[in-house]
Amino acid sequence: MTKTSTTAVQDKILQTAEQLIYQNGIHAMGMDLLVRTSGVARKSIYRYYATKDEVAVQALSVRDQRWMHWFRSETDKAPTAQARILAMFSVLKSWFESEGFRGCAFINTAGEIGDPADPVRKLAKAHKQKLLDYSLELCQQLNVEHPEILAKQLLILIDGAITLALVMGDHNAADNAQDMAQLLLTSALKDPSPATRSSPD
Amino acid sequence: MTKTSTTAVQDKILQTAEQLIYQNGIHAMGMDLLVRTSGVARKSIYRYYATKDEVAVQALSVRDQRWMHWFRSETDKAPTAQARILAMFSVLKSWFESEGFRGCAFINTAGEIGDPADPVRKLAKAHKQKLLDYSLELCQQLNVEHPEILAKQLLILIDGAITLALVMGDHNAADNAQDMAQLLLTSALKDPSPATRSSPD
DNA sequence: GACGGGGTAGAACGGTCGTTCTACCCTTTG
DNA sequence: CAAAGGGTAGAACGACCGTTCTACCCCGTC
Repeated sequence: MTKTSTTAVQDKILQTAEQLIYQNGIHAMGMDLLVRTSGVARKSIYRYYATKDEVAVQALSVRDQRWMHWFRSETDKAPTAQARILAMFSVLKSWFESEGFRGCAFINTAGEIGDPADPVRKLAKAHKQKLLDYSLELCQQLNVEHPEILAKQLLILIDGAITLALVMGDHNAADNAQDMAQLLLTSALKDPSPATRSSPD
Repeated sequence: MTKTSTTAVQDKILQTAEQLIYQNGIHAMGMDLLVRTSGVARKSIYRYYATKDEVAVQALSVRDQRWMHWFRSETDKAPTAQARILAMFSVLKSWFESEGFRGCAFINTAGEIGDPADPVRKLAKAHKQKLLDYSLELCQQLNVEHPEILAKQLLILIDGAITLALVMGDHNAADNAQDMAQLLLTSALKDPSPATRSSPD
């Protein structure tokens, strides 16, 4: 959709930028470091991107698409909607345990950038919205009364687990979140009117 | 405990630094800006703190203590342990709606600083541990089988709600988290062996 | 009343930042 | 063969970074 065709040099730039940003944050990605790490000349970078912030936005955009595709394709391996909802947390756990895990790049940048109107902040919000949409997509396949509420609750569990995995280094947070998801499901599927308030937004 | 007596000038430095860090992140707090905003002379800052990082650590330490005290005292207003657990999320919601809310300063810095051995990262971990301890303290007053598991699940709900409030600007996430907490409580109090796995750590 | 400590104001250092520029190299193509 | 475009290497710019330094002020205390 937004996927514009990129040359090999652009790929190298964005790939390196993404890694640098993910490991140490946006501020830590200096142009000097990007040049040295990517092996791409300064002038080539500025040929495609007018400014450093533009590089950052594009790099994070690439990550957004790649991560979402990975997450969906992994969880979609489960047979049923209910199984997929629970599978999300198994997938998260394997992510937590993967090498170089540094939390969610978008939560991180949201913490780093104060201005909510910053392009990078908007990207972060859009990323979480995609995740919420996917969660809702799964919930709507279930016979529950308020799929939107359930979807948002699952997103809270996801982000809570990610945060604990980053800050405390607790990979098992994925299991604890999965248990809560299971409880949510049994409650919502059994009970015709569960103990969740319907907010009028 | 760790509370060392501070002069009025030190208070001014740390208070200003804390605010600058909270609003725009650690990297955005320049010494120049700190001098200009606090009204304290450069030399006075370096009299008490050897380096900028030391200022940051001290400022965040102050915030840690102040926030924890505020959170505890607010939730402790509720009469029973169960009510206090639920009250945590009402307190969170009032925080989300307060002016200048910028998420959890410690989650933010954990996202900003890559090195887990950095003093500021250790502070973030310690902060969440305090919150977990408090949660456990409340859970232990309940007649549940695995208070540690419940406590950690509550922490996931707390951090998930904070993250959604920051990234999506969704203050109602506190309500959704509270509903889940209620469900956890009724499940844990009713059921002698709930659907939570006991991890052997 | 001299002294010293804690304070302010601000210049100055070396380093790094994002950005621009010059100079050269290859490869394609008319 | 000449021209042009995409690439590399790296110097250079002004701005800002954290840090140090000088110079002066104020105010208690021997």
